[in-house]
Amino acid sequence: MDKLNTRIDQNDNYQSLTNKLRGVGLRATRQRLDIGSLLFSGKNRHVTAESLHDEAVASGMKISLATIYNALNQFTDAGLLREVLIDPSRTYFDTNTSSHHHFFNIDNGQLTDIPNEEINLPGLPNLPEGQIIDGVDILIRIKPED
Amino acid sequence: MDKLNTRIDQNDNYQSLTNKLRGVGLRATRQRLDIGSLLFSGKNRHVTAESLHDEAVASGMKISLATIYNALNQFTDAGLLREVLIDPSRTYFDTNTSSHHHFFNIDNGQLTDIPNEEINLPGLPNLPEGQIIDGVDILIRIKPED
DNA sequence: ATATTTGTTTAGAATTGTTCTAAACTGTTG
DNA sequence: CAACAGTTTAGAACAATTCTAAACAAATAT
Repeated sequence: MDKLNTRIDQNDNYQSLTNKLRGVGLRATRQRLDIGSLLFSGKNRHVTAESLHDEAVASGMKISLATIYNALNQFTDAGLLREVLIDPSRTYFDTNTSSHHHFFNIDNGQLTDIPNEEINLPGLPNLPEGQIIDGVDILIRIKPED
Repeated sequence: MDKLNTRIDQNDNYQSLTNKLRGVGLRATRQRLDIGSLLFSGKNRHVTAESLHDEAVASGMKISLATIYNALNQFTDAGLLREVLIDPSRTYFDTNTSSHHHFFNIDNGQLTDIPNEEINLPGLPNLPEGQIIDGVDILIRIKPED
């Protein structure tokens, strides 16, 4: 029963995922659907290529690390993901593509979203001549009280 | 004349650099003084290990890339430099260690400081329970108007 | 001054995250 | 269902950074 249910849910997911992928001009391959099912399953997530690969392997998906890298970059180019600057030694991807910022816990490496309305930046600085804003990243590094 | 002058200036620099290094518990080696003379010569700078190594080599200093990496990390640990999050594929160091933020021109890769008083963040978000702020990084990505 | 200790530098190897290559494979279209 | 174009993959390649351990230099004690 459980097995059947899972299969049905997965088909549902894969149906809308297929649309999502086609909508941005990507073929709905098995691998991209698998990755998509991990990433876009409701709640927002922060992943690295490696963390996602581990997860995929753990849940029995057959997919290479190179494909994960490809997919994450393609999804990002297509606007389905956003790249987040946290740690120069690893690239993080955020499923939440709306304008928002991050708490980064330097103690345990955990990354959490700051809802956009919880931060306001009323005094935007004077931009250099002839330049416009492409995006704003605010990273607040936090740690345990003592 | 020029040669002599340069030598005197350099000695002056190296004298105060020596104090600076000793002040943070580092031996004033020739390599660290050379690196320091490039970094702390008045105006604030943004460098990568590689850019600094190129510059050192270009100005005739004999110093290995590994030493540049060591020194940049030691200087950062000692609070003489600040690490800046810009591009996950390269680590940038900023000689301006005071609280401030950055413009990053995505068109040409140029990084400029935003003076602290030009940005204000009055509505700091509610921090997670038991956590305190370690630091705040604001990066404003900019590009040419059209 | 000199010897001894401890910290530093370095070449080169190693590591790590990421991208590339080219051959096999699979969606998609006609 | 044939043909094409896009995709996946293993493994090689690459780039940034760190490690290793031997040579070297600054500090300290003699």
